Amino acid sequence: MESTPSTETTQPEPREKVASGQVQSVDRAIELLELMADAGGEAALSELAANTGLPLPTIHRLMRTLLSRGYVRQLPSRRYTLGPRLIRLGESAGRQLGAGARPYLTALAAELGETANLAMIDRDMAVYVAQAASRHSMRMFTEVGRRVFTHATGVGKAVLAQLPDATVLEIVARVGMPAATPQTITDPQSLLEELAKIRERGYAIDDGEQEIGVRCFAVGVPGAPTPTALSISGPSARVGYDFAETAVPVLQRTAADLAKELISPTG
Amino acid sequence: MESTPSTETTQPEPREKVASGQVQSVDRAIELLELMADAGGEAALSELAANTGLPLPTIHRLMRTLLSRGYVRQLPSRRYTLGPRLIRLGESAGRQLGAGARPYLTALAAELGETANLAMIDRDMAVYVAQAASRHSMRMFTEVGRRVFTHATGVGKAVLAQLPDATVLEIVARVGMPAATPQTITDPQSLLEELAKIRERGYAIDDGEQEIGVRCFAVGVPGAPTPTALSISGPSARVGYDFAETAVPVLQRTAADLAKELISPTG
DNA sequence: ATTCACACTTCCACTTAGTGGAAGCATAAG
DNA sequence: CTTATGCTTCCACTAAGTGGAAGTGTGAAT
Repeated sequence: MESTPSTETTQPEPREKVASGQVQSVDRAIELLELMADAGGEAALSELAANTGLPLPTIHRLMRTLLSRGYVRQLPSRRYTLGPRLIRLGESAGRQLGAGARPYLTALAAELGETANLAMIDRDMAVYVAQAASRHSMRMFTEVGRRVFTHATGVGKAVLAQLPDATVLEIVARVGMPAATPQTITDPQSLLEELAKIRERGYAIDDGEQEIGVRCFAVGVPGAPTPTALSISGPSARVGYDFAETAVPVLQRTAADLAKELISPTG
Repeated sequence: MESTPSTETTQPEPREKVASGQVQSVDRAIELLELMADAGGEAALSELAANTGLPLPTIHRLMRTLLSRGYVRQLPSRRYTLGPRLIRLGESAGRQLGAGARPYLTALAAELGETANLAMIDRDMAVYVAQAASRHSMRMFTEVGRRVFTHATGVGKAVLAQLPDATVLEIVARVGMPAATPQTITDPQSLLEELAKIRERGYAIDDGEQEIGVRCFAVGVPGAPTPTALSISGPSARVGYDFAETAVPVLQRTAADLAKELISPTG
């Protein structure tokens, strides 16, 4: 940790250091992959160098390792793109996350007659990891794998409600709070108040905040390894506030069952 | 593998070494991710140790790094699963691979009236990276992201035809040649002969080798960064051998256009 | 056609960052 | 409560990784 000679007033350049007990080169490799994803899946070596501040040879060596494993490809122009092997990995991850959940969502959708969704937080956004459409759903309002802002969705707010306020503020500071509809909460203070209400009443409401005409009730999945939430959503016409009275207890029961499943998966 | 005691004659323990100029710890981290994917997305630390032969502390340190980046999660049981961050990465990779291709596939499907597919090799299997369904296709015979054996599909054989025979033999040695239908080629020698024919005539035929009643014509995409193939497929009733006369030139022209696109993507 | 400039790749001496044996903790089983 | 099992931390050693400098290829400009 701090082998500081101390006498030197300035700390010896902490920079953006990797937390101790971790592997620097692996962390750097991951940073490169993330950068490429941010850049739309493609980047030149020198661009990566500019964005990381790492010397070219270091990046080149890391990229060669990723290349040999199929995690990146190299175009004849020498630019790099994310490689095909990542598809499999991502699918496996998605399957893993949604695996045990699907039966619960299907049962939930069948019982309540509306679409059930499971989402978890990934750094600053919520990702849908599983879904069961209701029989009479005209169209999907979302798909597995889609990422949504936390402040503007039922699952998002239900997830945030499980986090300390400080963490919530960090998240919205990083990604902002764009309005998806006129109903979207767009300032941090209102969001914190809303989260307090959610914690009190035990469930979140999204009333056209993500998409006009779509209402959604969501609850947290307690004790999930990654903060996770379960929701039921549908057109406001069918999904009224009286619907919540039926839906919320079922949601909460299912969330509790899901929690057990997620903690010790059937395998 | 073979930890031969032998005499001093053996080379000084090359073991399964990482090719020089690469980063050991990154390679190991990737190996861990791949192992987890193989194991269905979940594994205990000790299982990983057993499968890699690496000491526990080493694995633990690598996993901690992956954990802090969201590439793995840890269950309360302390077992590890692939993490949500991989979903995004996989999607970005898939989008990247299929991005420029979709317009070409759509045009192809429109012109020929059957489903167009683009697949590339990922180590031992072919992965579908883009697809355009024909208007009157009743159902999908495949989906983007699906992995198929190379020896039993049109795209697979068209990809193999771009590789040296030695590489082809390595692949089938690793994954075998299971029969999907009675038509599937199931021995290496016949496969090599088939590939020779494909190289000569310039396109591959899959006549019910993957699924009974489905015929498919496929061509390689020359000069793609990763060996890639383009195919058109449909029910044998509609996709006859006379159809090939129309389809193959169009396929080849599209493959050439695609090659340019893949080499210098539209930013 | 030849030169220049830029970007990627290879080389190699230095040393930091990674390694792994051994000890320390939890948690689950007996 | 005791033992067993499996995860986590510690730390001295050194192999593995790093990055400055030199080399190579590619594409643009003259």
